[in-house]
Amino acid sequence: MSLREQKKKETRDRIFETSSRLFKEKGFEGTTVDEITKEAGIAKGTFFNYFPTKESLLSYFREQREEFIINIMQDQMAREIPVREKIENFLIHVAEYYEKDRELLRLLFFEQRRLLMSSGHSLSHGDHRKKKQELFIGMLADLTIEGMQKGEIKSDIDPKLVAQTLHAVYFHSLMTWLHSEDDYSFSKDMSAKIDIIFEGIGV
Amino acid sequence: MSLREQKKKETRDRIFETSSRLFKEKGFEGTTVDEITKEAGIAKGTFFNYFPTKESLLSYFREQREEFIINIMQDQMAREIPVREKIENFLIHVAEYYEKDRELLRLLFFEQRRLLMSSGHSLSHGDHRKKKQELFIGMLADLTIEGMQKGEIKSDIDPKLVAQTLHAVYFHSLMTWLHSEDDYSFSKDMSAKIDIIFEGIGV
Amino acid sequence: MSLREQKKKETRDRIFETSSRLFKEKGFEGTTVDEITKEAGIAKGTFFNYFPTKESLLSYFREQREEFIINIMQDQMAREIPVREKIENFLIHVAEYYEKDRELLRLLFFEQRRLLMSSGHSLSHGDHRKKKQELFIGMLADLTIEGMQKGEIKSDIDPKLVAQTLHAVYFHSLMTWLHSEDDYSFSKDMSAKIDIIFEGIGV
Amino acid sequence: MSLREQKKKETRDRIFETSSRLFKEKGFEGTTVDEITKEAGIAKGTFFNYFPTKESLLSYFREQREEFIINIMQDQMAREIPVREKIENFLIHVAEYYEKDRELLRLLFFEQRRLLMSSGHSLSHGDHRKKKQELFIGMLADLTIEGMQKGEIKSDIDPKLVAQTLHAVYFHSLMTWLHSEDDYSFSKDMSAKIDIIFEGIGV
DNA sequence: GATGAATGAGTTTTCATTCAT
DNA sequence: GATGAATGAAAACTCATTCAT
Repeated sequence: MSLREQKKKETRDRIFETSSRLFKEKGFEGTTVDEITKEAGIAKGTFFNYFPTKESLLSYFREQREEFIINIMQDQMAREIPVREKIENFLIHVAEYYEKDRELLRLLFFEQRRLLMSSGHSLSHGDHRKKKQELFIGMLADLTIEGMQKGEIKSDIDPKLVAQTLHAVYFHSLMTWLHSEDDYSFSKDMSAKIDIIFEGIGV
Repeated sequence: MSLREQKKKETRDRIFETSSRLFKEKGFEGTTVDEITKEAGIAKGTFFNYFPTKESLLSYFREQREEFIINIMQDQMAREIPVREKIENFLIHVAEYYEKDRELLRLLFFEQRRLLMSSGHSLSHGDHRKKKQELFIGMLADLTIEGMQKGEIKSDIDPKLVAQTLHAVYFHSLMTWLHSEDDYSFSKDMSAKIDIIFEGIGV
Repeated sequence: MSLREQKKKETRDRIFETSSRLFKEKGFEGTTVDEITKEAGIAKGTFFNYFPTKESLLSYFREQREEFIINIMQDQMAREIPVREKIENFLIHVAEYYEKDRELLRLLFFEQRRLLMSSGHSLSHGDHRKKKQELFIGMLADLTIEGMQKGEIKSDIDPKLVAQTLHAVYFHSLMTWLHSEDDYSFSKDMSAKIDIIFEGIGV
Repeated sequence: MSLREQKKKETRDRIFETSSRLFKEKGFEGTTVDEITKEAGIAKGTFFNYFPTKESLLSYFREQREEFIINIMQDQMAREIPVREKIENFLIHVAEYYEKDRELLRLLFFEQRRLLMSSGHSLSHGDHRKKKQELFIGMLADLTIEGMQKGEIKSDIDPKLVAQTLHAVYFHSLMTWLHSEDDYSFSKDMSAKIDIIFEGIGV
């Protein structure tokens, strides 16, 4: 039924949003299923009708985030602008997306490994992370190749190495920002560093 | 005296090594004090005679690691070679040190934030991380300035930005390697990327 | 609903009664939650569904006792008999109530201070004890004033001092009885002493 | 040896005084043997050379206190003054002695029962308490009889009942003072109440 | 007689998950 | 499909006491 489906979605969303909020406030292990259900206004058992385990919430978070990022990537790739701008735009848009939710991102980033470690999922986790990072770097590599073809980037370097270096700068800015308590803009911080990659520091 | 001291050191070391091993195998939370003591062949209480809490083991790990790194830094800075080599040597030596113990490093890196989060040490933790990173980047900045003075590095860039970008590449390589299950050399991976920083990718 | 509620009450009561019994037999600290649940035929976790901590049982005991005493007080005050009888009746009824459960009373009396000391509640504890004793003495003072107005008690003494002296005798009998292992009647013991207060011992 | 004996006594005293202080500050169970020995500047094992168990310290405290009280009693009984003054003096002197060390007294009073309960000494403890209280009341009874013979106290009452009532007032004042956090004089509080006993409250 | 490292039983509390209603 | 009472494994940490040196 449409009505029934409607209600189910509502409940699922309420669980999800309540969890998000509580996880941000108190961390994953610091939040109990009991709290989640109480704040979401449902019975404890109901939680397990929607998510088989507490951990499964994290997978759900991750999926949503990745879907979002891939969309951003594809949007940028389709545009008709210089490659350097594409790259910068892409990285900056991802950064801006992250800026909206630093706490949850911290959680996902730092919690994931430990959680998956203890459940013996290490294989699928490694696979997953690698796949995700490869996707990210792969797209940067594609842009790099595009840049080489258009004469915007030196063509005597391995494009993958370039992509990795760009990712390094993005990733470093991200990590520094996640670890910091200061309230500065992650996306702006990253921009200046990308310039160095393009210009080089050697004389 | 000497005999007692001897035995004490032995016990402490046995606890430390057993912990290291078990943490690598099963993670910090996945390892119980009970297991550690059983494997170390001591009584449970004895553990707490040496380390006031289970967590205090992590501090001990960290201290040891940091001490080691600072020594490496200083050694490199004193040498009489081109700055680019100094930078590369320094980063590569740190990388080589890390290569010896990937699992434990993973643990320390990913576990730290959550642990300190829950103990309310967030301030001192932030302070600590920042101090450590600032030290690392500070030394890279010093080398950069030295390079500018010797005409080995472009002098129209902010040395701190350069240092951060170098650190980004080092850090990215480290993180990628920590996340990866593959058995490749972190130090070699990093080298090529540092070249890109020196040469730039723009035409 | 009714069935569930029923069962819940039964469980709560079973925990409470088992605790009472074990506390009387072995003291508060001498009784473990494990024992309580085992004897009550429930799982250990279930205990904490009903009482948040082991200590909270003591509060529960205390509340029940105080409620009971206040009722006794009010009953006696409303009667139309000589004040001396009211006072004696009131104290005797309280005494009789206590006689039913000497062991638990001992526990509550001697355990309380130490427990609250360690939980840092000293303020609220002092407040609580004082309030309770003031209530008790306050009612005795009211009766004394009533007796003065009716010409049954000398009116040149401070009623509060009288009330305190009466309370002293009640309290002394109670404490002596609590400390004693003999099986005598606390209420009767007290009666004779109250007479002395009324008659005086000077010639 | 005199020197050896000297040192032994010193160590015993240091343990005793350190214990006193710590017990006052943190309670009996809140103080560990480790703390005591550390503050006393001796090794942990040494403690057990002087006191067979931690609990045995309490017995030692109690013995010292009782010895002191008995001396006070006997001093007062020998004087040539009205009986009423003797009684008041005696009680007031005991009160003054207690005033010097409220915290430790609290400890001894509230801790004793529980501790002895758990060690199965209940018999000897009951015996002991009774003996002590009987001694106290017995001396008050002796003074009462003396008063009756000298025509200072009504002779148609049971002297033991009189003694108990006096003890009640003393004891009540003591208990109220022990439970209170206020800094008033226990001995003065008691005086006024003894007057009521001598005068009576009936018209 | 002093030392202090080793012992290990003992305790409270937490919480994800299950399942009868 | 919702409920929430029951479950019980799990885990860190304490501390009086012992005993080899």
